[in-house]
Amino acid sequence: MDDIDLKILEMLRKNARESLANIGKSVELSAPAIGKRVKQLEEKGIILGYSLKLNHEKLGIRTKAYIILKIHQSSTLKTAYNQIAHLTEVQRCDRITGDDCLCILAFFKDNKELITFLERISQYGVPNTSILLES
Amino acid sequence: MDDIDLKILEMLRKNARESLANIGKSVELSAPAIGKRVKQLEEKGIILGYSLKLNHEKLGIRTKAYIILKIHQSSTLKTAYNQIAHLTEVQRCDRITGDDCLCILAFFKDNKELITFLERISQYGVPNTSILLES
DNA sequence: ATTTTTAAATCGATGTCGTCCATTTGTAAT
DNA sequence: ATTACAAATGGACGACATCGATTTAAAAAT
Repeated sequence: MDDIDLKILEMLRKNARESLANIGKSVELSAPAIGKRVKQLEEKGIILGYSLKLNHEKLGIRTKAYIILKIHQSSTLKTAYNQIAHLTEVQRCDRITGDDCLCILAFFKDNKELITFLERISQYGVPNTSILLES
Repeated sequence: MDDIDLKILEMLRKNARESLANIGKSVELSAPAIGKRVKQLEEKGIILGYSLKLNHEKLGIRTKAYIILKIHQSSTLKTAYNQIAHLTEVQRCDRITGDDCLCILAFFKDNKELITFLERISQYGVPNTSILLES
């Protein structure tokens, strides 16, 4: 990891489909050199993958919510986490300090979907929901 | 927006550097056809860009925190939002329901950086911090 | 100080990829 | 049936990614 690697990451963060040739021009290195560096960044696990920035509203998302889930004594945090983190609506799921809590960020088409979601996760704990108004 | 577009988005979400030719094979369409569809998805603003999934820990991030910022009466939510959302440490910044609050997700190299950040945003409101333990 | 070793870059070659244009196909409307 | 329009195909061409061989450069060892 040197300054050139950082520059590569910065450029790919801005546009993950940027060509290696173009990146090469910016850092004054040949395309194969960039290719090898990127491959190494992947192998080291620094680059985990390449993804999309989407306009969720245009895909029908009308409700986004943070849900703090206070886990029941009867349930374990780990199982709750594993079950919830992979649900399609969930964008982030983090264990946080304080009481045994999960902080869940999830996107929904409508409020009905949100309610269904809340009912589903209620088996693991008590949800406290905040709707996102502006992002 | 049809099923093919959805499939394209799904494939690019998994790997934004996937070649148009490969996507074409999956949906049984030619590469130029995929190229045009992707371009349209960009022009419609559905695809906002292509980005990186990074392992932040391997880049020196040791502290991640959610910070609920209860905005002062003296400060306006809008100015606070605009100032804070663009700080380098900030990953997400959302206005949420309830009191005049911002929910900030931010990453830090160490706790010292977190403290500096909290001091900086204290001019806009009262921060309430939860550290992320597991993601 | 010289040699050896290693990592990393360049160069040239090759196959793949993305994009352009002209043409074709398919669908909906009159 | 004719027209009109949107979208896909196919071929061509320039750009791109990747491979192997070679060169360069810096660090390690003698």
